[in-house]
This record gives sequence, C-alpha cells and structure tokens, in this order.
Amino acid sequence: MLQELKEAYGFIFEEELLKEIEHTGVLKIAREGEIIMNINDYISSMPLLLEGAIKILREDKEGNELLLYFLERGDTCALTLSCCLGQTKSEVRAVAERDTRFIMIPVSKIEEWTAKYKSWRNFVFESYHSRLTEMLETIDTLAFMNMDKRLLRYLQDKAKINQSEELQVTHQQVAYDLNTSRVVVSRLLKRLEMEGKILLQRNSIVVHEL
Amino acid sequence: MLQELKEAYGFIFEEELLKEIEHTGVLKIAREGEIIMNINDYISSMPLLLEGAIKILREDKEGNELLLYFLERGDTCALTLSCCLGQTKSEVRAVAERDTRFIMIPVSKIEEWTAKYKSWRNFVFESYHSRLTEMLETIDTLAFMNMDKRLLRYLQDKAKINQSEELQVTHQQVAYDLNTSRVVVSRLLKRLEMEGKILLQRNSIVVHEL
DNA sequence: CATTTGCAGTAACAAAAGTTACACTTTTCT
DNA sequence: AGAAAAGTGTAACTTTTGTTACTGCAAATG
Repeated sequence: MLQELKEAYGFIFEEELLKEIEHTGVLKIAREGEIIMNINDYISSMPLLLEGAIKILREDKEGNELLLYFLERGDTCALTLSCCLGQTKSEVRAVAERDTRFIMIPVSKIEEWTAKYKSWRNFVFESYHSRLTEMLETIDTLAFMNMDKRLLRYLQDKAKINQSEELQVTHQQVAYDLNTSRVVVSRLLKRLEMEGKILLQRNSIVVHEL
Repeated sequence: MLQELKEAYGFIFEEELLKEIEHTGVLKIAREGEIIMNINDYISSMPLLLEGAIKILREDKEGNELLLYFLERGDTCALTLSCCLGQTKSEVRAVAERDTRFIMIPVSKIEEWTAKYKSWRNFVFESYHSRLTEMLETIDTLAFMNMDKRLLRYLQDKAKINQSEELQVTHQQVAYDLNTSRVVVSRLLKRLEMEGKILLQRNSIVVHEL
C-alpha cells in the first residue's frame, strides 16, 4: 500500500503522516457501479482515493437524481468530511464510476491530524475549496446553460474522468445523471452527432471535442 | 464592540479568542445594497457577521446573476475563507441585504488560530458544512423544482432573513436573483396571489405562508 | 430458432419558461 | 402642472423541455 500511497499523496504529505495513514487507514476496493456510500448513511470515516473514480449524486424525495461531480486520485470527499465532523447523515450518494481503490481514515484521526500536521490542514482546506468550486460549476450549468450544453459538458467530463473518448453508456443512464428524460437525451445527442461533435453507437458514445 | 461580539459569538469562542478577535479584527459597516465584495476581487480577510444580512450571488460571463444564499449573524462566508487560504480571486459577489455590521479578520490570523484554538477549528468546519449544505439546497431548487416553487421558496427565505412578512422589492429585482425575466416573475406572482399565498402591492410583496 | 428484452429513433403533443409588445398606473423630475 | 421614468399586468407568440406512444433493431434467453 505504501508505494501506491506515495504515488498519489507523496508530494502533499510528509513522511511521518504517510506512515500514520498507512498504519491507521484501511484499504478498500469498489467495483464499477458499486454504491460506496448512500444517502442517510452514517459516516465515520473519509476516503482518500488511490486509483479509479467516484461519482457523487444528489437525490430528491421523488427519487430524481443529479450528478454533482467526480472524484479522482488524490481527492477526498469534502461532503463526507463535513458529515464526519458534524456527526450527520450523508446528503449524497457515492458510486464507483470504475473499479476504484481508496483508503478509509476514521474520524478520530482526522481531528487529531488537523491539529498536528500543517500539510493535513492544507489538504483538508484545499479539498473543501475544490469541492465548493465544483459545486459552483454545477450550479452554473443548471442556472445558466440549456440542456444541449449541459449534455456536451457532461460527456466531456465523463470522457476525461474515464480517460477514454468512448463512453460505455446508454441514453437512459445519461438521462439519470442529468435529471432529464431518455427521449430528450436521444434527441439532443442526435443533434450533437449531426454537428459532428460526437458519434453514436449502440451502448456507446464517442466524444470528438475534448 | 466586545459586547456585540459576545452576543453573536460568546457561546462559540473562548474568552481568550474573543479578546484576540477584538484586538485584531476591524469593524466594518455596509449600507443596504452596498457591494461588500465583488467577483474577481482579491481577498485577504474574512467577515464575521455581527448584525444584518448579506446575500451571496453568482454571475456568468454574460452578466446573468443567481442568488446562492444569505448570511446572518454568527455566519462567515466559507467561499471567502476558501479564497483567502488558496490566495485566489472571489468567485462570487456579496451584497448587503440590509444595513450590516461585521468584523474583518486577516488571513494570517485565520491560519494561526486554526492551529491554536479548537473552538475556532470547529467554527471553520461548521461554517464549511453550513455553506456546503446551502449550496446543495440551491442545487436542489435548480435541478428539481419549477420556477413557481423556486419563487415561493425565495420569498419565504427573504422574509425570514429580513424578519418581515412584507418585502420591499420590485419584480425585476426578484427576476435578477432567480435568473429569469420580469414577465415570468409577474406572471407567477399573480398566480401565487390568486392562490392566496401572497399579497401584491407596488414595490412590495406580503408573504402569508411562512 | 423463436421469443423476449433492452436500446435507440422519431413523431406528435403538452407544459414550462422566455420574449416582445403594449397599456396603464404611480412616482419622480423639471 | 406636465413630462419622463419606473413598476406592473397581460396578451400573443417562440423556444425549450417533458411526455406518450409507437417503430425497428440487436442482443440475450430459453
């Protein structure tokens, strides 16, 4: 584990903290599509991503979903962190976007390290900053953009996160993430294809403009 | 200042920290409508609200606006905090919702106190938590609600923040906050009035359902 | 191989939101 | 007082998004 840990966090944390993480943290693996954390779950530890990607979703009472953002190697989830410290339930769902490896750190250590290591404090604040920024971007897309632009942005983000121009998704899955209907997605995708920005195949979308 | 400070923060911070705040902080006053902080401003201090209310707005390149949330007594702006620590420009605009009194704390102290006072750490984390939660609620309204519900919610929030059922606003001002057009706001307000939920007058809206 | 199931395309229509235009009233300014 | 400006109400229309319904195709299943 140490090797992997150093690759992802070696430039951020000092030797001593890395050792503490290796000692206290628990390595976890999630398969693509697996629910890592659900809405209303009690949270007692936070994840440090080593490999893979996680998507964070919001859901309302009627079961409508919306993708908030993705997490990658070197990221942690500030919402989780926030929940941990406040002892509240999770406000979001976390699903493995692909096979993912991460280390779980118990709450007690989070507080301890915040007082003890400056690099940890910086990491925590940096993490809050990133997540707030991503939430702002999500708000921008919802408030200022039409569905066609939101859709293209979504495809580009997803391609980047999966490090592949070819996305293995159905129109229905895209519709869930954007909280719209399958028919709307199909319609707009067809338009994007005619504009030459993407290529449509069964169960897959190839994104040209990255 | 100490008296006011104790009223708003006495239950959160210890005596010693309150004295430090009184010593280092600078008292500021903003008149209703005044821009306290603008997009792309460099930020070197964070506000602690003593009295009044501040609204936080987002803007896109075309100049479209959207209200994100309100700050009240006892609040601070986590986005500001985030900007301070990361040395980045402000992502949002802060406007005094009514006459407001607040204390500005320089960045240097923020870092110092984070290491020194547990109560300060808790306050900072609690603040991040509140702001993240409010951003999530904003996202909920945008993603899951139609304009009529968003409008009613907005009126209720605004009434609460201003501690008055009667809001002194024009339809155009409401339209700016919700990023829609004046005509749409007038139309939906009329419907809300017919449903008996509000009362419309020139330059003012009385909210019945709180 | 026949049947079922999941996925995509598309038409037709409905609802929500945005736009343009204009009338009318109240307030402000000269 | 008279003119201009600001605020509101409403009609008519367009665009965007959501909904329902049906088609055809491909993959999976028995």
